[in-house]
Amino acid sequence: MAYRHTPERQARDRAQREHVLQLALALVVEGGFASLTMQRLAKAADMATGSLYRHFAGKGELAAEVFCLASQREVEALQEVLATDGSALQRLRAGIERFARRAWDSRQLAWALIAEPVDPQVEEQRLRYREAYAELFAGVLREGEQHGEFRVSHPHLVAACMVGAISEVLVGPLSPQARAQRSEAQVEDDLQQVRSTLIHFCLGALAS
Amino acid sequence: MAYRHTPERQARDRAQREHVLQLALALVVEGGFASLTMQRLAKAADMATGSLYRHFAGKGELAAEVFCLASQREVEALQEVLATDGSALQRLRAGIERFARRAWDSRQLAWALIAEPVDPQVEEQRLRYREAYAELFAGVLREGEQHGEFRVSHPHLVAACMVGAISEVLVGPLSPQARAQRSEAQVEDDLQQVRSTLIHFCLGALAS
DNA sequence: GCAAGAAGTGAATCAGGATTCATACTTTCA
DNA sequence: TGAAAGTATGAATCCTGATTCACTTCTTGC
Repeated sequence: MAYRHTPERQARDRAQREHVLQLALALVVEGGFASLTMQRLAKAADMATGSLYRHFAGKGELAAEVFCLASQREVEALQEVLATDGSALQRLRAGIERFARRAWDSRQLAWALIAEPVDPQVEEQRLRYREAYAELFAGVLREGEQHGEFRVSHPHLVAACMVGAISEVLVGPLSPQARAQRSEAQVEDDLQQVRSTLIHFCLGALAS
Repeated sequence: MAYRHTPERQARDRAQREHVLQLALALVVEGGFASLTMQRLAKAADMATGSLYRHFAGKGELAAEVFCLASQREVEALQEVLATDGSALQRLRAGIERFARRAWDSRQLAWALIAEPVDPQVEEQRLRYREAYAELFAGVLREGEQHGEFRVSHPHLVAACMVGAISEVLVGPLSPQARAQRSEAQVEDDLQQVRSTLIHFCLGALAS
């Protein structure tokens, strides 16, 4: 009879897990999933590689959690703008702009979330979250339809189109190669063009 | 004074290389890039793994070539419909339909080309080809604009949006998981919905 | 037919990370 | 304080394929 799981220890454990997760996220923000290795993470957290396994069953689970952590924020940011007052069209517009803006402002992370080659467990989360973004847009599309703002026959598919269009138009400029070639000033210009194109393209079909 | 590179030998070499490439493509068509390994390919080609290296500098180069081989076909198919007579709008419509149809008809391959996690050398080609599809659409967009059919401020970006929308709306249903869950009949229905949604979505903005 | 030079072979090796585990250290509590 | 039980360590091991290379087998041109 010795050493029970005291509340303090449990709390410390949870805190440490959280801490590790944050550090892992920092690595991904910095260099994408490619730079998230167990050794590097352990070093960053100043612990032994083996200790990581007390908190996570394996690399895949860890990476998937990091992905979710980052994506959840994006979902929430999107949710926030989509839930404001205003017509469905206005809100969609604001949503698209927010999405693009956020991606543009943390390009390495956006690229990691949208397009970096990742292992299957992470890819699975990617699909889930793309679905989640689409569902948010779909919700607003349905509302707009109910209020007679426009007609959409398959909100869910239209929403997927939106997510695809947004991602694709961002991926080119976001990719590490592309980023290496353009100046900061050009990049800001690019965003403006991308933004207005996206708005026209995604919402144009609804107007008609 | 012995063993020169006779024309016959060179021809045989080229033929063998071509043959290996086709077998590699077959593996990818069958099970995606994940199932393209040097050992498996060697076995399929009935040769030693080492011999593959006489034709290809390494796995990456080989995989990239396979990707190009498959993608080139798609580009050509798209080019073909986009080059027919008719208004730009009609041709765009036909292009989108062809793209979706082809993807639907060889789902494993389409998924491998569009969304499967692949190594960097292949990812690079992926970007190039997405660019190529976009350029084809952009060409037609410019023609339509010249003929006064519609206005587009950034044909290249709009084209990227189209490619993104098409890919995304296909990726969901194309992914191995999704495919495992739906019947053949459902799948044909899905295609119809996807197709009409894509047409509306991609061309709707142009009409206005 | 034969020697020189290619091409083919495939088991062994390498590479790069994830994962394990014997060992050492901490915490708990009677 | 000390025994019991948990936690931390990190070098060693494993894993999965790609890649190599010493050796064998063909081709060619005389």
